[in-house]
Order: sequence, then structure tokens, then C-alpha cells
Amino acid sequence: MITKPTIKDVAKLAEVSIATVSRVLNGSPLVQEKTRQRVWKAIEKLNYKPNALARGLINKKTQTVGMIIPDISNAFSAEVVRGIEDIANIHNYNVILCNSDLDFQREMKYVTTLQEKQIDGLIFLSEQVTDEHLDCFIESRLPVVLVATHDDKGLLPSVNIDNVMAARVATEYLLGLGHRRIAFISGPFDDPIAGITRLTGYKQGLQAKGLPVLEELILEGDFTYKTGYRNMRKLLQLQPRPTAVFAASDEMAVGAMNAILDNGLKVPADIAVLGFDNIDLTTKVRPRLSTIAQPMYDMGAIAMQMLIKILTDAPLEKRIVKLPFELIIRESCSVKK
Amino acid sequence: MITKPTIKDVAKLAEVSIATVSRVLNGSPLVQEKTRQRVWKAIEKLNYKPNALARGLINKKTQTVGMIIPDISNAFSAEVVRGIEDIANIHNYNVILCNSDLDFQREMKYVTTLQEKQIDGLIFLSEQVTDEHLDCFIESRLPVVLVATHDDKGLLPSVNIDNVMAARVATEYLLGLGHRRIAFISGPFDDPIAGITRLTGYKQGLQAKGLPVLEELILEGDFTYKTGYRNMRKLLQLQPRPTAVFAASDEMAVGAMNAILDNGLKVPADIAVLGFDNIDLTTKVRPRLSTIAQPMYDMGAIAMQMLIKILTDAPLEKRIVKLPFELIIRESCSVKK
DNA sequence: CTGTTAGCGCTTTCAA
DNA sequence: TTGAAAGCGCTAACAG
Repeated sequence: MITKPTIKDVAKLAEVSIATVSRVLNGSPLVQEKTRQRVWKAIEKLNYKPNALARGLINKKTQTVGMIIPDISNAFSAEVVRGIEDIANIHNYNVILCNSDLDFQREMKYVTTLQEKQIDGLIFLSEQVTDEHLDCFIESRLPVVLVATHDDKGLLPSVNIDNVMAARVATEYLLGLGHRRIAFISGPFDDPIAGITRLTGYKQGLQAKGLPVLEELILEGDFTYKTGYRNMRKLLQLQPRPTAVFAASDEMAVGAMNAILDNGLKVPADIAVLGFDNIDLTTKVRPRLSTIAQPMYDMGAIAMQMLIKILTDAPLEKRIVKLPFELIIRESCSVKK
Repeated sequence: MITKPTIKDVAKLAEVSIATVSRVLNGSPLVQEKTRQRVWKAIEKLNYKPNALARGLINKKTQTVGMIIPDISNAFSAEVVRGIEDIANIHNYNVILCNSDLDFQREMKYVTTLQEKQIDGLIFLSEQVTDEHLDCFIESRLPVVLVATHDDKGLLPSVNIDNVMAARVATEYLLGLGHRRIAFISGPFDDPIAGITRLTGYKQGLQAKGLPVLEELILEGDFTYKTGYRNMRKLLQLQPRPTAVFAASDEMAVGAMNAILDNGLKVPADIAVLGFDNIDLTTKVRPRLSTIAQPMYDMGAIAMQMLIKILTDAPLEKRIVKLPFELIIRESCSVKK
């Protein structure tokens, strides 16, 4: 069986030393033009590809980064990942994908494996970054950038959106349309990233207008279609009915929307619906749903840019980045009250 | 600055040779229990992690595979990728993710880079596998498994669904409901994977019943929401109207659905709608759409299993796998004519 | 400008 | 049961 050609084979064929081949490969200027051409010819003839393992062993750089995310099959993560990979690709990095399912054990196992593979840096998406996470990251001495999350102590660079502000602006928008009974289908009350923050924003929006926060109008979901649907059914029983619902995720918003329609009511004529997230499909499959657009792609892209800066010792202007969001208004909440 | 501990450091601390450390690391039985324990203690104390690059250099195995896909932010790919990663993870492989955007140049560049990184195998998703692709794969001598595509010559192992059969069964289902004027919104007529195949299945379904294939009922889209919407508008002008539409993608089906609703008609009372694909969101966000479920996750998982078998020299029962699909019937086409 | 040589961190004979 | 030494494919001094 024929083995892969190595630098030696190239050297032999080009009748030079392996050092010269190495120089040509790395674009060193101190090689005669004639020699360089001979070497390239040999490289092409043999279809030689340098071995990145051997290179990495010496350079202590692999041009590879790790990326630990909860679940790629979730449209969110997928957008972020695309942003990461695009920027990585531009800078000649490759990306190792790891699905954690938010399982701490798996996260830790991945960190170990990635360390062994000598990755240059790590991008980490998760719900909450605990002290154990932090310990592990520090111990690993890997450059880490957090996405869509942050650590309490602000030790690690991160990129995020301002969930409180986003929810507040959205609430104020609904108020501006004339709505006064605005229900809120929240994420889990113990989720510090996308749960309480958005709830807080909702409350702030009401309070800024001097309106009361009514407990009956606030229900807890878990971001899924099902809890959106169920909670909306409960809300429909209230007297008087809310005139608008703001859900902390698009999936819940769509669930709510279907619950409303199933009840024989109209969106937005009877009840306006506003979601949160803007996964790709919101705009494509559900072009009628109003939503708060989280720039998922940008979050990934910017996180990767930050990582690259760290890896190249470029200065980071900001360690904690908060990206602007966008309010996308469609039919589902476009009618003035 | 403290450097990473190497096998030398462990050897020194445990007062053994590096060979012994290596044996312990690789679970060799010919190490005394006492020595083994001393070594493990040293490993833990130093928090030593073996360098996978050095290992790979010798073993010619990296426990890493590459995965070239068109676009991870597309819900399809994401499902497949999840299947791939899950199986890879079980077998202690990592996965390098590459987005090609179906650009041949990028695909080739990725293959080169992945080769340099000494991946053990490659999973390739694309629309069409050309002869150039084939040349490149063969030249690379990498084990390759194709997903959701195949090569004409059947040289490479692949996993797929039977698009013709799927579309035929779907058409027959609609016929079984009593529909006789069934429109078909096709994918591009020059797409050999998901275009003509599904169209063929549709035609076969009609012909098997002795029904004519009417050109006016067949329109060409490109799988997107927009073309579904537009084509449906055209179909609505026909006299008589079709009583059912079968779209070659869920996005087009949803587009068609909205066009029907916008026209003041009801689904499925006036017109039944059937899609194709079953991306995750179809079931979650669009629980009312009937569809042909392509087992995307399974395709990824099975492809990875095949690759693992190839890598471990296990026999492959089948080189060309065709997975069964599933007809998921929901409200959108549940009414008998 | 080019070649020689010493490793990078590890596995694997071969001896002891 | 253990250690010494060779070498995987490459880069980077150092010499010439």
C-alpha cells in the first residue's frame, strides 16, 4: 500500500533538504525562486499535504477551536454556530462541534477532550455558568468566550443581548398601541438569563407607565410550544381577557396564537401576539408573528471575533458585549387598540 | 509561566520511565499494580492531559471526523448533524463542522484542510455529487459517507430516503381521500435529488390510478416559503380549483397554506395541503401541517454508524442505505372528499 | 541561500 | 515488569 507522502518525499523528489521544503511551505523569503519552483512542482506532483498534527506539535497552535453548545438541532444554536463557523473560516480556523444537552458532565468531558486535542480556544454556550464551570475553564487555561450567557463575576469575556431592555421595549411598544391588559408568558422563573430578565423588562415597561403589574396576567412556561398553548388557554378564561400577549419565546408565542385561533378569536383583532427570539423560521415559516429579534448569527460571529483577537493578542475593546436587538412588527400585533 | 505538564513530568514525579506512564495511560496489563497507582497519582496531581497531537502522529488516528454540510443554520442539516454528533460522541469521536454553502471551491478547500488535520473519515452532505467531487474524495483516500445524496456510479456509501416512493405514497394517500385534482408544487426540475424524484413519485401515484398528469397542476418552486405562496396563488386561479396541493417541501407547503387562507378559503375543507420534510419545526411550530417525515436525525446517525464501521473494519451490510419515511397526517389534509 | 540537527510529546520495539 | 531508544512529520535554530 502506498503511504501518504511526507516532507521527506518532497525533499527527495525536489533534491533539496526538508528544511527548504518547510521554508517554501511557510512562505519564507530566503529561498531562491528556482528552488521554490522545484519544490512546488514536487509538492504538486506528489499531491503532498503537510501534516497538521506534526505542525501543531511544534507550533503549539492547531488553528482549531472548540464550541460547546446545548443542542445544534435547536434553531437558535444553529444560527449562532453558523456565525461562529463563518468567522472562524475566514481566519483559517476549524471548529469542533460539541452538543452538551446542558449536561454538566458532558460539558466537562468535552472540555477535557478538546484540551487533549490542543484546541486554541473555546466558545461556550449554555444556560448558566456555574462556579464549577468557571473553575474548569480556568484550570484548562483555555481562552474562553461565553455566548448568550455570562458568569456572575464577569471573569470571562461574553456576548449577549440585553434581555431586560429588550422585553421592556417590547412591552412599551404594546402599550404604545393602546393595550392596557398585556399578559406575559414567561420562561422559567428560576432562569436568570432568559427567564427573570425578560419578566423584569416586562414589569419595568408597565411600571414606567404607572401601570400595575397583575399577577394573574403572568404565567410561567418553559419556552416550548406546548406551554405557550396551555398558558394561553388559561389566559383566555380571564375576565376581562387580555388584549395582548407577550411571550418570552417565539415557540410559546406560536402556541399562544394557535390557542387563540382555536378559541374562535382573531389575531390581532381580538388579541395581539408578540414573541421573542427570531429564529430563522419565525420569519420564514411564520412571517406573521411579531417578535424581538435576537441577532443570533451576530452573537456567534462576534464571539468568534473576540476569540480570534484573544488568540492573536489583539486588544479587546470590550470584554462583555451586549448586542442590540430589533423589534420586528408583523400582523400579529400591528393593530391599534 | 508554567507550561503544560507532559508525560515526562508525570514520569519524573512518579519515578518511572515515560514508557511506563504511556503503558498506564493505555491500560496495558503489564504494569505492576503499585506502579500503576503511583503513576495515576502523579497524573492527577499534575492534572496531566495526554497530547492528542503527539498520539495521532504515531497512531495515525485522530478520533476526529469531518462533516461538510451546506448550511448548519438550515433546520435540516442541523438535525442530521445532531445525529452524526451523537453517534460520534458515543464512539469517542469528535466532529469538525464545515459549512460549504454548496460552493464547490469551499468544499474542496475543506477537504484539503481536513486531510491536513488527519481526520479519520468524512461525512458529506450536498445536493449533487459530481465527478469532480468523486475524484477529490478518491484522491484524498479518506473514508467518505454521503448523506441525503449519492453519486451516480454508486461508488461511495450513502444514506438516503427513497424520494420517488415517498412522493408516490403521499400522492396515493391524497387519492385515497377522494381527491382527483391534486396540484404539485415541485422543487427545481433540474434537481436530481429532491426535484425530479419527488415529481416522478407524484406522477407515478396518479398513473397507477389511471389518472392523467395535468401540466397545469404542476408548478416549479425552489423549496422556499415564497415560491410556495406564489405558486399557490397561480393555482387558485385555475378553473376548477385543485382540491389538494402536495408541495415538495414544508416551507412551500406553509407558503401555499397561507396563500389559501389569504384567499378566504379554508384548509383542508376547501383545499388540502401536504408537505414534505418534517423538519423539527414542522411538528412544533406547525403542528397542523401534514407532511412526509424524512428521518433527518436518523440519516445522520446511520451515516456515522456506517463510517465507524468502515473505520473499524467492521463489515458493512449495506453500502447504499435507503431509510423509510413516514406519512404524518394532520388537520391540513385529513378531510375526505 | 541551503543543509544539519535537535527536539515537539508520545508509542513501541527491544533488552534487561 | 520496566527502561532505553528510535521515530511519527514537522519547525527552528545554527552552521556553513
